[in-house]
Amino acid sequence: MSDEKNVHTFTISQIADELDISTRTIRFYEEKGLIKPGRTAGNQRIYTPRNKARLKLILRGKRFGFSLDEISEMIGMADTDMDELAQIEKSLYFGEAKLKEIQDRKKELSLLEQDILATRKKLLQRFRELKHTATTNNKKENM
Amino acid sequence: MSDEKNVHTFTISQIADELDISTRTIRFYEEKGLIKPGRTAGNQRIYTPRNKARLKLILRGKRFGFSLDEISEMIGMADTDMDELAQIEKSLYFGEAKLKEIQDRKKELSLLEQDILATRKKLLQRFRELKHTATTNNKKENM
DNA sequence: TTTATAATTAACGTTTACGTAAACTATATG
DNA sequence: CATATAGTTTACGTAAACGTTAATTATAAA
Repeated sequence: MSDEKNVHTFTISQIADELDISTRTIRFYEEKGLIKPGRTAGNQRIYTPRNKARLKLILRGKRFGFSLDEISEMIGMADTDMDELAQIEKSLYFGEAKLKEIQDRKKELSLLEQDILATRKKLLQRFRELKHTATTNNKKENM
Repeated sequence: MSDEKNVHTFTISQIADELDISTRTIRFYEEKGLIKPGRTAGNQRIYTPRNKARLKLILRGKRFGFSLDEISEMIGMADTDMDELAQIEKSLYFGEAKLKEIQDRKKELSLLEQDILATRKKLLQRFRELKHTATTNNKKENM
């Protein structure tokens, strides 16, 4: 009994189902160098939990409007040569920048929230005006 | 002296400069029904501060990955017939949904932040390892 | 009033992020 | 082992969100 890859792995469709994306999407991310799953003897992709976590991270970035290019800068290209100092320094540098962006987005998120609340307030105001008019008219009609 | 439109207005390129977008983008948003500026006698677009504010709102939504279609649902189509109860109710309904989304995004934003911080930690770890190795090697070489 | 800028419409082009179909191979199952 | 099911590559298709001419008209400046 060798302990070779004892971690349970997943097929592409298992991942797709779980993350609610298409297999095409997963392969597309691989094409772009964002993930790098292993292969079976028969050349089929196998995903480790680590691969899955990375995909989740990518999807999280997407939900914030980051482009795939930005995301790859953010989390680093597929673990190809993550071992050179220069590469690491670059990633660190980018990470800092992205952290700042996230701070900004947090602020903007609040602004957006305020905008929506303000809009809602106006709408409710208008809504009541209209209802009042309608009520008034109804009363007239009922007299 | 009539008080006709005493508010200072802007040309399309003034708006473009100020909001740092292209005139094409502004016209495109108009095509999609998101804004509805006035026109001069010579058929050129004129933007009121209100129009400008609306554009800012659109851009804010964009920064959060909302599509233009979603944004138009969010802030209501160009003030054409914003006066029917049904329309207002729909907008209110959407507003609530979007507020919830914003709550979710706030949470995810923190998660993304944590991910980046975790990545940074690992990178720094690896960084130090490499530097140590380099130092060790140098010491050997210098002996 | 001429002329340099700026704006308008129309239409085709481009990038991103996948969708979809075809032709083929691997794997699972009765 | 036959065959249904799942996975692979290749390649063309597509929607969204503008970019980029081009041809024409307005407006501002000298």
